[in-house]
Amino acid sequence: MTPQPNPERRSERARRAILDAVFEVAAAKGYGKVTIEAIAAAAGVGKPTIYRWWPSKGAVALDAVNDRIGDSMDFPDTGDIAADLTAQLTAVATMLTGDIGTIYRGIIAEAQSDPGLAADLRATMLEPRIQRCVRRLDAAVAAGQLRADLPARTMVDILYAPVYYRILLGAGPDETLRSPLLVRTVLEGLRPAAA
Amino acid sequence: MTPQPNPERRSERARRAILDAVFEVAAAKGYGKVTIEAIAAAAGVGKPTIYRWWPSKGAVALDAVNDRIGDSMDFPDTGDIAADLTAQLTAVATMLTGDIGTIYRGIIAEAQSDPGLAADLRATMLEPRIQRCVRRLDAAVAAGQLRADLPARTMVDILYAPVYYRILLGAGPDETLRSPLLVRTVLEGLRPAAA
Amino acid sequence: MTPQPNPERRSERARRAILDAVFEVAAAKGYGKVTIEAIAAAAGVGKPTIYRWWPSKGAVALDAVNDRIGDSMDFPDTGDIAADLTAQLTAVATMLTGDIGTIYRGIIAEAQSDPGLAADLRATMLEPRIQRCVRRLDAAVAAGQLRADLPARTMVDILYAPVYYRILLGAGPDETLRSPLLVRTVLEGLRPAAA
Amino acid sequence: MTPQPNPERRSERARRAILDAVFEVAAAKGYGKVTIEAIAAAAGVGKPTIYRWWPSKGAVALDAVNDRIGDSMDFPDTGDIAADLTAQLTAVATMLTGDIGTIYRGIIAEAQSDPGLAADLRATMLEPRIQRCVRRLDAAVAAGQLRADLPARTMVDILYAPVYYRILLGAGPDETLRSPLLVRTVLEGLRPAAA
DNA sequence: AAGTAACCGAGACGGTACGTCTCGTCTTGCG
DNA sequence: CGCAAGACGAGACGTACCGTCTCGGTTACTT
Repeated sequence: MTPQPNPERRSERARRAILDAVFEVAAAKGYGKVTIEAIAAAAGVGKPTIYRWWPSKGAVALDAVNDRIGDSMDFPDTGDIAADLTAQLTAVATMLTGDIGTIYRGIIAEAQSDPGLAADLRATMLEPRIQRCVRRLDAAVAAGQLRADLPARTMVDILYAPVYYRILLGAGPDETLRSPLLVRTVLEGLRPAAA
Repeated sequence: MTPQPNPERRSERARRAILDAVFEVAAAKGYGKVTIEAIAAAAGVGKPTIYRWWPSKGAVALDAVNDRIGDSMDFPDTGDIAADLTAQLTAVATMLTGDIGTIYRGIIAEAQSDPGLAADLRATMLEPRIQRCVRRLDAAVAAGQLRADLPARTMVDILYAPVYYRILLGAGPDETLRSPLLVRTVLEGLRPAAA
Repeated sequence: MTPQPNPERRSERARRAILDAVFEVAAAKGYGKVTIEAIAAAAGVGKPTIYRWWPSKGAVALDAVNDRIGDSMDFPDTGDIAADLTAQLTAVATMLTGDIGTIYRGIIAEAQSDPGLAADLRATMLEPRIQRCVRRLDAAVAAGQLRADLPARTMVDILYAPVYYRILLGAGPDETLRSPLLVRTVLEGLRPAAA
Repeated sequence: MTPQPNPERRSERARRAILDAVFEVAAAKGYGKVTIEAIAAAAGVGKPTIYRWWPSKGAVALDAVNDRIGDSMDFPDTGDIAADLTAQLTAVATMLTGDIGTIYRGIIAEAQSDPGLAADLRATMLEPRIQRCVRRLDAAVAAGQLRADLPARTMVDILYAPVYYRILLGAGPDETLRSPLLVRTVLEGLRPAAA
């Protein structure tokens, strides 16, 4: 994140091996066993190589998750805001229920006592996706599908919050399937006043 | 939580000192420095005394928070569901911004990789409060203030999720002050169809 | 050497296992592979247990050697100073050629850059044996077998120095067998002026 | 020592800088801080350049010491063997008490667990000086100043051993000043039988 | 009232992972 | 191709806590 060493000389091989090892170890032993030592061992890499480029385990995991997700979570725009949101939120909920979710929850947990990681989490993971959602919502507002008297960011919060709430505090995956109902309900509060 | 030793012989003095020490250490050094050793040292207690009565640091912290909150977070019922919810959610958000919140976030973090703690968290912290909220919402439904075609628990989720979302992922405390707006907006989606 | 923790609660089992492990590892892999980690692993002991009672690897090794030697290197007194010195020096040279010697040389090497260890080495290993030798030489001086105008400590230096010289810088064990000749020669310079 | 690369293309500038850097680092931080990395940094040289031409830190240090000493420690021959030996041994003891001695002791220490370095040490440092001393002693024997029934090498051992003994195991530099007394005493044992 | 059981404080123990240090090798331009 | 520079795989360092395990000592029931 804040590399003092020369990034041009960085070994791509090592970087890949480290990011992949995060998933390998998490899948094999659970996120609780994801330690810097375990990552280094699984990646066939020395510990200093990890510490050279990342400040903490959470930062590595965050990069690993970002790398794995890539641009795959792009926002759909079919013109139907309800359908698009349902699709997107379902996709997010599904992702957070699998391997990625296990690691992602660990990152959020670690960020509770690591302000730097929390900032990185918001900057690299949340903010870009929030921005894309904001753009989609703005389009919907312009199309008269959503009320205009509410900041788009607030709408995003209301929409995404239940997904995180259930991932972090919920009992099990079955509940996350109610996303469509949630979206529909929340949208009722977001529809234009005239509707 | 599952004490083999005889609870009748338990030292109340030690229990109090331990629960208080959680806050003392968290306030002095941050939750990251709250370790069993630090708690024992601050409480003037041996480590086995802690392990005798609690299975993990998170369990101690959870008891400490529950002990500190007590019944102070009871749900108001003025007849005006919007006012009651706003009051309650603001109270929760305020609490989660102070010392208690620091520890509470740590407990949630720890629960991500400790299913037992997660269960305790839900059973002793969330569920009772959800139940009280559900009762209040049921009354509001009966009074025709809220739509009846949605399970009360789902409404609770939608209402509380943004608070947790901001506490766990938000940028800062200022944002949490928007709770009233959130409640109003969400309630729009929860009003009776006829309204 | 300077134990902060309470020595009364010390585990004799662990102490024994650690001292024995030094020899075990040194015999199996050579003194170069004697690390704190290797000692801990071979002794079935945690690293902190070693660091709790010893300040460095060399200090552990010194204790191990002292423990192994015990009082076995006592000085003989048959009345014949030449025979006694030859016997003693041969015994020392023999000991320093075996397992103990391997470790002992390592300790001396480590002491070159660790003044504390050097002091311990002199205080626990060299000085007591020098004192015993001094006492024997004083008796020989009193018996008129050695010149009286030379401090006994200087005689000790002259007698022992070649043994260490060969152990630390010599080519091989065969040379150390010349001790009797050395003693005889050196003694020529130590005989009473009248002789 | 065993250079695979072409010695003709070797950079004399780098060689000089490396040998000087050994003393520079040792003087500034002590021999304990003399690492290959520190030498390379102080010399403004890449680590591989050192590894290309020397097998270990000790080998570099040995070359540095040999380079520094040069031929300055030549053996005097005034005809008076006692005076010559005293002069020479005092010179050696003095040298081993200064900067060179610090490094030299480190080399001896390292040689305890590095047979190759030990061999180099003997071949390049000890043996030539022993040979010169042997020649001087042989001359003294021929002149009837020393007994003839003892190999000159053994005499060398007896004479030099105390110096090394004190450097490597002694308490402090003050003791090394007694060299003249030592030499005189030892010589008593080396004088011709007829004397 | 004495005996005894169990909790208490204290802290040493066998471990795991930490983050750092140095090693000796490998890789990459520059001259 | 030797060089300066420095990233790399490896692994030991000394530290922090973990959770377990003795230890006396001090209550607080039992008989």
